[in-house]
Amino acid sequence: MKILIIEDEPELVKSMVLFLRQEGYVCEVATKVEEAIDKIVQFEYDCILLDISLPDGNGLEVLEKLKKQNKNDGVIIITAKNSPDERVKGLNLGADDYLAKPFYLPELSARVSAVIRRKHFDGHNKITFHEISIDLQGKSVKVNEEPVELTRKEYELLLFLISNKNRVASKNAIAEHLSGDDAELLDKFDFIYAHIKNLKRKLQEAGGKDYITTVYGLGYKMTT
Amino acid sequence: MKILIIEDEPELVKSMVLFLRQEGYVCEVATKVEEAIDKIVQFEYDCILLDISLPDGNGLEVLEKLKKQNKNDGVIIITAKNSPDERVKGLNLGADDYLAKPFYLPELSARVSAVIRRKHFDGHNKITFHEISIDLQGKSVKVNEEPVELTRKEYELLLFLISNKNRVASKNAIAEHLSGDDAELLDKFDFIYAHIKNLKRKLQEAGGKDYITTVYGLGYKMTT
DNA sequence: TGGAATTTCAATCACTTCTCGAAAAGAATT
DNA sequence: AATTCTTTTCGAGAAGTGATTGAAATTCCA
Repeated sequence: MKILIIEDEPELVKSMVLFLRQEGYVCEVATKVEEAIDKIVQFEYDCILLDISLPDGNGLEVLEKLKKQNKNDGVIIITAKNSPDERVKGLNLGADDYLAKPFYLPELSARVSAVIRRKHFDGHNKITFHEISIDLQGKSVKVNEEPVELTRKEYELLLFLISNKNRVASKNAIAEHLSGDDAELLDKFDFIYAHIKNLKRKLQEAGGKDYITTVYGLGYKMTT
Repeated sequence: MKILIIEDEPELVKSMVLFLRQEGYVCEVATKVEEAIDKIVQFEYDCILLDISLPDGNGLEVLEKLKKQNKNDGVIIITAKNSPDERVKGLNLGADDYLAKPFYLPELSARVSAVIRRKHFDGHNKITFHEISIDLQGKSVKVNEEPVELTRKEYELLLFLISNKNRVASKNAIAEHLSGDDAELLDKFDFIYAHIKNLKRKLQEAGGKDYITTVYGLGYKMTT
């Protein structure tokens, strides 16, 4: 699950990333409106944490843009301005939740998880795909009821492929999704090969089938 | 043992938390329906104290949600509305007990302990997990009938892990659970390593097995 | 205050992730 | 069908991050 943090206070960002990462999320950061818009236009996030007061403008612009694009990433507005006015504005613009600074990190994490759950899974906490079932709460994967041990990256990769099932996920998209902010990685999407390989192997060992098909020259796909 | 208090009167909440904490419970608070639902979906509690009249809706929604999720946390409904009507509704929805405001704190505590007892142990006061058995009354632990001396933190940790069995408990979550309200636990979940280590060692010395598995990068888990 | 419990710290160890090169497989061109 | 070029696979190992451990420092309580 991937989160975009739009916030300019470095210390706060740092602690948020640390905490959320610990909970198993992949985090990306934008510190300016412009940067944020670039990212939301280009990519898709499971949850966006949006600070309203940013150095180069009002965070709500990002939210507007998002809605104009018909993206339905879950949005949690975060701001020190706890005036009802801002709150209403945000929620009217389609934000999913609202959190006032300063906040307690576990509180944030709980809301993130709630938003993601609501957006993606209608109250179910499990995703299934053929014999594969993913418990999003427990962050565990089973094939034919047998647990399969996946690393964090493998888990994220599987989640990404399944949520793009029947579509080809380009290596670029995968790299972008897996690598958070590590810009250097993006060019060299070599490392994906390794993860794909291992994921394929583990799933195959457990289920007998090769669930992931390579689309030559394009990327990878999981077909229903 | 962890209790979720769903109640919006700050004074009342404060006194409940104080009292129950004294009795050895770990308390968490939600003041709104939405917040409460987020919490019950995500975590598991041994007992839920549920006020019916909440600022953003009816507390019974929480109970419905709980039952829909097939969770069997013990629920005690607490409300000023002592009408038979609400009482029946709540109990029909599967609440375990009912308490009218204003109440006497020891009375509350007695009911909590009764609910927990019923829920976990059908009259007995024990939790078991493989060869481990925990006597909640005496706060003592045995492995293969042999007593194991645990410190308070170790005891709470074990309880926490067991009540989240088959799920990964992140270090964040553990830190939060063990340290109550200390907000600044960011970089400081170091101490968990120590407790985990000691708990593992003690259990292993007693039972021969390593009951606690580390999930690299995420946390710890006890698997049935 | 004294002893136990808890937390911090630093060194070491383990696992994951990334890199790289060589080899295999897939398309394209002749 | 053979050749060539591109893309993918695979394995080995380096780099980076997280986990473990023992000991020391601190805090807590009786």
